[in-house]
Amino acid sequence: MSEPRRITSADVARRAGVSRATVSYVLNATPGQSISPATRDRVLAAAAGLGYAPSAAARTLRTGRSEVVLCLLPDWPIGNEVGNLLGNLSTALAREGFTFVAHPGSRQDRPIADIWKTITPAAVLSFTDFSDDETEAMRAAGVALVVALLGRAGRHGRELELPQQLIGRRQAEHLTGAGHARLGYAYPDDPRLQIFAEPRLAGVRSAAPRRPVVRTVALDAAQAAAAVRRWRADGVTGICAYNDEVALAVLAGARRLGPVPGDLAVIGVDDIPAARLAVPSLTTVTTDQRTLAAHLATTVVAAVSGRTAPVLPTADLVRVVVRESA
Amino acid sequence: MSEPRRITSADVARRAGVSRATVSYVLNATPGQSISPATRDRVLAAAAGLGYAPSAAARTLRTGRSEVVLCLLPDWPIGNEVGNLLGNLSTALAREGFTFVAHPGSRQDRPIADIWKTITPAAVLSFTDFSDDETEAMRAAGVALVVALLGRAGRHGRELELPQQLIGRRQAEHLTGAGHARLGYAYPDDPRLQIFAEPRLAGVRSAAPRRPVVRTVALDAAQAAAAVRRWRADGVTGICAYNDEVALAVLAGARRLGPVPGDLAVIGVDDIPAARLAVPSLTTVTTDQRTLAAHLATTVVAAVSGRTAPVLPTADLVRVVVRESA
DNA sequence: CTGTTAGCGCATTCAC
DNA sequence: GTGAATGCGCTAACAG
Repeated sequence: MSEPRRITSADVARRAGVSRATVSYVLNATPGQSISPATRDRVLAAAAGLGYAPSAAARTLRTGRSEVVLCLLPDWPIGNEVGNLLGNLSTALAREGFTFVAHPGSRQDRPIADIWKTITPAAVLSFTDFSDDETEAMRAAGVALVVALLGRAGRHGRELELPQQLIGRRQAEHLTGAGHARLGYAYPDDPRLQIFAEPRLAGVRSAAPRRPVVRTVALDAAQAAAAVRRWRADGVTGICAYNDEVALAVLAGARRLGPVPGDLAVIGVDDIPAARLAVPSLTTVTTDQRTLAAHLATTVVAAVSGRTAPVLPTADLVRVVVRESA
Repeated sequence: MSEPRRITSADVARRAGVSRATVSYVLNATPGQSISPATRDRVLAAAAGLGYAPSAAARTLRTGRSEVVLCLLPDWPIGNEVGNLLGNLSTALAREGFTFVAHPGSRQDRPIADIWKTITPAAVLSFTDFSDDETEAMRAAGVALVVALLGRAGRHGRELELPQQLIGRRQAEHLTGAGHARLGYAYPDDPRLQIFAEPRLAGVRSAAPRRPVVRTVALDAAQAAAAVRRWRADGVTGICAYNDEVALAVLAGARRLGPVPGDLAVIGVDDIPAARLAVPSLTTVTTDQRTLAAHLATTVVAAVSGRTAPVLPTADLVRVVVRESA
């Protein structure tokens, strides 16, 4: 039982009766090469017949770049929506010939350099900022595109910033449209979520008639009740919650103070399954992850191939799902 | 502004005044080579001074295998718990020198061969089964370990089977211990979840005094209400739900028929944030993902290096979180 | 013992 | 259309 030797481009060349260079040109459809259709077909047939697949490692070694797009996941638990986005992104990038992989785990575990050095990706995406040194190092190592989807203002990238703002804006618009003049914002307890919370809050601010009253709400009914009590004292009647879980906490808190929905409207984000099962069922906003993912994919592909990126179509990107809570 | 050339082992060799072979031997601590401490230190110092990092691509090309462990994610939305498991797995494998990456996206998008061929992983993990051809192809291509975490009986792997069974067992034990003689099982609506649901249900069966009454429950209060009505007619008083979301649906359904918890006990799985915020708050079971991930990591490392894998410590792996619903 | 030479793994691409 | 160099690290064989 001998090791079944790998099929290389040399095998294809031999079988097609041409040189390895020709094989490479044909299979990569290299522009500026004149190869007769007959030869082309012979090579293609030989490759197909042998089941040839180029060695990714050799190609990466030679070109200095793989066809992999690496996404560094944040160290906080990713929810269903992010998972959904990654799936759509993977599909969209696959159509463009890229392989999408995600690396979970905090940056504390391991310097991120260790990770991209073992992958040699064409592009690296991250939810949070890179340091200047990191960005520089990746660029130097041949990574074509480095994008922080969210992060400090004034930086390149931040492709998720606008959609996140849109989320807050829609929440505020919905409550304002329902007659709530004084809004509150239920900020998440976990500091790691700040990077998502800030743009969402900014969106709420941009659409609220008056400055919303921000309070941190832990995922705990008793603590949430305290926040609700103070909001009521402030004259707040509508709450935009960071996400559905925080919204459920607000509702749980309100319930401790009396019947719900009562006089307090609450709107969440994500439309998790529990949202429609809650009492009252939760009004929330959802993002069209497929469109967003497609845009992200196009942006990556454009950048890697040196073209300019398109503009994100924001119409209908974020939709309100109206239920009982607001 | 010239391209900052990559630092190679030749640079290190030059700086240390030795051959490239020596550099390789020192840096890899190759056994069976005798190199004087002085030379060793010079090489190490040179490598550190230059900030040398070996080219993963070249190493992969030469050895035929990378230090990457690839996990193929299922096409159904991965929840928080799976995300958590992946994070822990990543951390655990990092300690062993492996880089963990996950590939989201359904197998329909793209043959899985495309994926592992571009990564050349040391091991491939998947939640679902591989076909025999796929397994064979990967083996032939040098993937040291191929594991389906769940799947058809009688196959190798299935490292998650036991923990999943344990989940069901604990649920049943809890309800039985509370005096419920007749149990129901709330099966998920999504057929893609079957692969998790089956071992969980098997666990429930193994611990229930009588055969549990299985009913599919969609994430919808009205449909769940119908299921609850029939369970009641069957004399069922305790429901083991596939997960917390299904459990919330059961509670929502029960609420349509009268006050809850009333006479129906419900226990979920996962302890999602919404579980403690629900009314009544949801009793559920959680898995110690850190322990599980550590075991998985050890198994992978053992297999890749040809050692034998340890046994999963099942004591305390799954814990019941007691709240109001059961 | 210490360390070197030389060839390999595989695809890409320049110069002819 | 082709020959040959190139990217980088590993390792068997071998010389002091």
